[in-house]
Amino acid sequence: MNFITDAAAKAIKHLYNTDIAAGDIGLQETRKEFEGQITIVTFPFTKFSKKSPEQTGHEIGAYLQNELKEVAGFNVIKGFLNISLSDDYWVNSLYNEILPDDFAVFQPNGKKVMVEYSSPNTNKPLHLGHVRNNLLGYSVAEILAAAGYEVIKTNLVNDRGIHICKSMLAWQKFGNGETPESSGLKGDHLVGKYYVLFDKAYKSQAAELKAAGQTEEEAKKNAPIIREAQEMLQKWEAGDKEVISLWKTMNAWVYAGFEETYKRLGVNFDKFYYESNTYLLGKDIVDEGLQKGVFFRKEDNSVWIDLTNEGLDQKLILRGDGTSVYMTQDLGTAQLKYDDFHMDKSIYVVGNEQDYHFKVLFTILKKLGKKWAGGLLHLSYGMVDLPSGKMKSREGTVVDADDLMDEMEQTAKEQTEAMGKVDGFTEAERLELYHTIGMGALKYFLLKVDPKKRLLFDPNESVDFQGHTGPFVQYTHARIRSVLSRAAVSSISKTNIPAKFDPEERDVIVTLSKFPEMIEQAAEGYSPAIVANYVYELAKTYNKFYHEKSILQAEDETTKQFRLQLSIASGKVIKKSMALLGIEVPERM
RNA sequence: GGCCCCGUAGUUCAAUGGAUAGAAUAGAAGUUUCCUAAACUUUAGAUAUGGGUUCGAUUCCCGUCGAGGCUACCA
Repeated sequence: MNFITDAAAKAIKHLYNTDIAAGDIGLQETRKEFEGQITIVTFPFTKFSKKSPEQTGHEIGAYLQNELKEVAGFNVIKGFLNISLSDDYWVNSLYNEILPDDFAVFQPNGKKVMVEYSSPNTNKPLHLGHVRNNLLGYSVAEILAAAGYEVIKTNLVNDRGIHICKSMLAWQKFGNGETPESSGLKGDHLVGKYYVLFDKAYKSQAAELKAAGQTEEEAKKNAPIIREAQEMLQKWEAGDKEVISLWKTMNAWVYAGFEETYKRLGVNFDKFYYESNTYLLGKDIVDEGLQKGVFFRKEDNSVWIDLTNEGLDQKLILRGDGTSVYMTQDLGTAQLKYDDFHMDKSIYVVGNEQDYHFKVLFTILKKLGKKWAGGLLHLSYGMVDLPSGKMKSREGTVVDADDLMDEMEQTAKEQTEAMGKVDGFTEAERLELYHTIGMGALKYFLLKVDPKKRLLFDPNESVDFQGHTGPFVQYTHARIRSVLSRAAVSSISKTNIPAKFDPEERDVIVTLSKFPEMIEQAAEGYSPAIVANYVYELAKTYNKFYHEKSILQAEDETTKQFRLQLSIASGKVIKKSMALLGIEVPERM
């Protein structure tokens, strides 16, 4: 649609002798009740046209119609210039944009982007919050790839630290040598079980000490089990053989569990980073910062940066005893990632509770003069809350990812069977279908919401399968497939397509033609929600169209051709956009 | 206290500063001779509040109220 804004800018230059950037001219879809497909709002131009909005619209419209063969006509209502594009234009966009195999895939733009997401802790299984993170990260990576970037998906695994020791210690104490094999539990769930057990034991010990007269703070510090965990962490850092061996064993259990969950979710990674390898990084950056005078040292030898000029606080970079903090490590890891890949952009998919941390991180890197720091972006998303409040792994009040996926598939099974949809299916086909539908419902449910908004999830109300949902879109696609197979057409040749479009169908085609723009827009804003909401609108339009046409004009030859054409186009858009979101589309359901 | 984010139908979500604020669910009433009713049709229902900016504000700015987050020598 750039050609319209370009021409409109020229029109304004020609008519009113005013320079205006084509990008500043807003296009929007014409509302259904008016004639035309594309609308330019002319109110802003009246400042320099010195004419009424209507007259300005007429003048620009006449210019466009005269200059552009694609513009078939226009009408003006108040400050709205509604443009009708020619049938040729729509036919061409069908051939040139939608039917080619590389539909909605942009040429490589030569830029590299890293998307870091998931970033689990190895002391507990994944929960619903991680699911949102994983789906956002994965779909953003796919959207960027479709928009022409070379994408590197990374996962920074938090595999060390006091919380890992807690699970390990509890397993040593209460585990009796339990393994995933002996217990039949998935590895990550087994380890998570001991993390919860630790917390229980810790709480009861702290309560005892408190009853014995200690303050709450003292009790929390002095509980024997937390001391033991701290000792274990020190042993780990010292490379103690026994501790390291236990750590490796339990982490291996967790990784096996994660792999299963990732696979089921349909996400993957190109590169793993482990904090056990990166937690000592960043000290050279501290030296660099001190040398450049960006950081300063306090009397107790700790290192700080003063960001009060940026509206932030003073922030600790290195402890007085020379050990790292979170920030030290992240500074080092950022440098490591850049050295490994030299990417133009790097996106961190991390919850909004860490907004402050990333603001500080990016500011520091810029102050250090890292030229790549400008490409860093925190894709911040809202927490997933339950009606009862925040999820807490320690207290076991979480919606577990594996359980959730089980439930989704179970619901898909029940509803599908109740509708008698799978009578001719083999057992394997059924299972695959339940998985596709269940996961489609879950993914769509999480992705259609603006990432930055907090998301409320009620476990007692199952995720909808009807209405504005993944299964609805999947169903639309399946129905289109069905049309195509009955018509025995797998592709469409130019001669089959009538040159004329009925206005009603044209409305649909207008929508279709916008899809590549949507991808660019989504890539720019890193928002799967844009793609998701769009494809739903499309599916709905198709359904309405299908009902009206099939009932009223089933025998009309022209209409059949339109329908077929529309089916191919919308089936393609739906399939493509679902793929971008990481949602599978079934051939039939 | 300081900083950040968010307040839209009963509920869950939409709306680059543009036309009559859209959907879906839940509610009410209908539609299976049709390429598959996971669908379709009809109906009722919302911008927290007070100012400001402008041709025009859900959107931008300021205040108030409300919810959440951050404000660790945890990660």
